[in-house]
This record gives sequence, structure tokens and C-alpha cells, in this order.
Amino acid sequence: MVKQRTYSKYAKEAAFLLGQQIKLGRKKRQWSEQNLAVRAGISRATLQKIEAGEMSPSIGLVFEVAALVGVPLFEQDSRALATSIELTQSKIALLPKRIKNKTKAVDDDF
Amino acid sequence: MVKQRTYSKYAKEAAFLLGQQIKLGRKKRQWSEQNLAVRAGISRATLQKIEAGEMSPSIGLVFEVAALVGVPLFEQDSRALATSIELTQSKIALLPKRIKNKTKAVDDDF
DNA sequence: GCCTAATGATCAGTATGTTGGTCAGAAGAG
DNA sequence: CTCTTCTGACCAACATACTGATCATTAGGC
Repeated sequence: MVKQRTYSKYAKEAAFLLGQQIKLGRKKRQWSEQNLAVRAGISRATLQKIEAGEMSPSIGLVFEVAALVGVPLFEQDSRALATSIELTQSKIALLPKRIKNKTKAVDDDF
Repeated sequence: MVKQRTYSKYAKEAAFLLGQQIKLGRKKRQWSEQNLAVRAGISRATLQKIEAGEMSPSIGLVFEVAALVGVPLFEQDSRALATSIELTQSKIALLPKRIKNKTKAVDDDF
């Protein structure tokens, strides 16, 4: 039995772009797939899925590989991540702890 | 038997930040966990892992949820993704198709 | 204060990811 | 041209994610 999950175009493109950037980063470092796979502690088969931009690999493995080849996640400066986390958490703290049954779209957006 | 995989600090922070941003985006839209889970077509248990920034969920589910609540992935402008993909692919095309056994770090970086 | 529903947590079963192996084809070095 | 090994693709076995359910706690509407 198949589950046949569907993904939005945006999510698919983002995953694909991330995979391409990882492949680019690997090549710039002149690492073979096998080489990078060993460094990341994963199998070559999984690395191939990641670079192909498939949706199935775990986010942990993808981010780990991205970090290894120097693909910037969110922030250009890696030290800025912690700052962004704090900022985001403080924003969450300003909102009510629970959402009551509104289902209305307020959409303040970012 | 446990596998006990380890992740770099950078990868863990990135995943955590993404989870926090998703939680923030959900609250801004005043959607309950259940509400967002249904929209994304996933279980609430999985959504909780995603928002907690755990490394195990698949990148497809994480990106899909992020897209739903409007968290920007890579580019602020969602239309820019396709452009970035092309740009990255053209960069890859400039590099040799195969990496020969060097293992040297050239590190052109980004 | 009461009552409803959101959240946080855990569980067993099923679906799926991940691995290690293998194979064919071909790019690149000499 | 020759030889090495990188890449792309596929497989069965095992590890793990995902689900749907349930329970306790408690925030927030009235």
C-alpha cells in the first residue's frame, strides 16, 4: 500500500535547491560522494538522495551534510544562529500559549 | 541496539531555529497544532517533533510545514527559488563531472 | 470559577528510511 | 589507449519514523 504524499511546489524546490547547493559545495571541496558520506557518517546511497533533493531523508542528515560542505542555513554567519533562536523565542513568548478554536487567518506574516 | 548518531552544533541549531520559526508562524496564524497537522497531512505527534527541532523528521515534511506557515526557505521571495536553482546548476556544470582521488581541500568556499 | 480544547507526553503497529552491497557505464589521469 | 575509481542505479535486511490513539495537565473563553 502506498501513501502517495504530495508536497507543495515551494517545498520541493527548496529541497532540490538545498541538494544542488550541497553537491556544488562538495565539488568545490573536491570530495567524492564516498568521501563526503564517510565524513558525514552516512551511506553513499543516502547522500545521493540528499543531493538529488528527495523529500525522504531526515532533516538531521541533510543539515549535517550541508554544514560539512559549508552551505549556509538561514544565516550567512554561523554565529548568528543562536541570536536568531533567541529572537524567535522571544517573539513566541509574546503570543498566547494556546490557540483557541478560531481557525481565522490573521496573517500578520513576517 | 542504538545508533547514537551525533550532529554538529551548527546543524542542530539550524534545525532548532527552523522549528521555532514554524511554531512562531503557526501561532501568528492562530492555528492549533491539530489544525496545522491536518493542513499538512501529518500527525500531530510528527508536527510536535518538527517544532521541537528534532533531527529525525524527513526534510520533506519539515519543508512542507514551513511552507504552509510562511517560513522563508533560503530566499525571501518564493519566486526566487527557481532562479537560485538554475544559478547553482550552472555553477555545478562548470566543475568537472567527477572528482578524482585528491582528498585535498581547496576550499574556494562561497 | 467552569468548561472546553490546546498542549505535552507516551505507545504499539505499520510504513518507510538507511545501510552495505553490487553492478554497469564512463570520466579523468597517465 | 588503459586503468582506476567516481557516479548512478538498484536490492534485501534492518533500523527507525510516522501514525492514531490515549492520558494528564492547564490556558483561555465565557
